[in-house]
Amino acid sequence: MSNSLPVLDPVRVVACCPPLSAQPLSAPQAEQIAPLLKALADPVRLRLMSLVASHTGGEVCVCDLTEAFDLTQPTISHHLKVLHDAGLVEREKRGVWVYYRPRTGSLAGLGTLIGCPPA
Amino acid sequence: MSNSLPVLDPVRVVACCPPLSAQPLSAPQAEQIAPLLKALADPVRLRLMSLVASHTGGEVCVCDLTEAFDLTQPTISHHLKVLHDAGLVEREKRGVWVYYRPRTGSLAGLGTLIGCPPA
DNA sequence: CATGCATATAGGTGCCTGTCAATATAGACG
DNA sequence: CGTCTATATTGACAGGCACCTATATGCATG
Repeated sequence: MSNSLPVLDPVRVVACCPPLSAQPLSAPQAEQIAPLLKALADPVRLRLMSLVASHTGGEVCVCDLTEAFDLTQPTISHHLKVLHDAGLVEREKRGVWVYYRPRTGSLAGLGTLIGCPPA
Repeated sequence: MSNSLPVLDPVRVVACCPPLSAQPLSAPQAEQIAPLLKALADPVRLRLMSLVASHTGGEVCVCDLTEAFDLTQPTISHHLKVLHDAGLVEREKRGVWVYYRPRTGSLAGLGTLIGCPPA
């Protein structure tokens, strides 16, 4: 059971759509985008995503992430899996440690879709 | 029971935070922002928000919204309430009809927070 | 090989949520 | 006032989700 099937590529999913306020989203588009937002729509996962995305070096070790929360290790692992299954982060195992990186452009694409301030 | 208590002002909530990838989000910040994403993290509500935000004239009548979905009227009403409680849309009743408008800047703020492509 | 450490998976539990049918509210109009 | 129309509320139910404990996996090292 590979848990790493690339369910959706958020970059591609989002790139196909103009901003929400430009024109009505089609039902199929909404069905593809909503899961990405759902993956972010949890305080813990939002902080995890922010920690991963803002970390200098472009990656974070899981061991550093678990320490940042008052939650059990399996719970953090679960949330990371949700972010990974949504295509928002990449995993790389090196030795005993696992490192997470933001998927390039996934957040930027979502930001553009939701709407950015006038250029 | 007024359902219209301004739970959170998304514009203010989001304006206080730099983009996710700029620095780690604090726990309290994440707790405030996650509900906004949650409100959008449903295919129906995402389309509703897009319909409201993209409509020429700046507002949409509920009667036009219910027709766009294969769902019962109470279900649409429920979803609109969720968007309203999150502070993403405004309501105005005129006669028998109710019109919804996007809250100015709420989507733009969220977009900036999530991350926009490099200027 | 045995032990230890880092991470993931499995399974269970209580709460949240999307949907519907039924009903309420409230404005317009004869 | 009675009726019709537009929208909201209520209550119920099925499915989903966040969290935990317990266990598995997999790498490293003595």
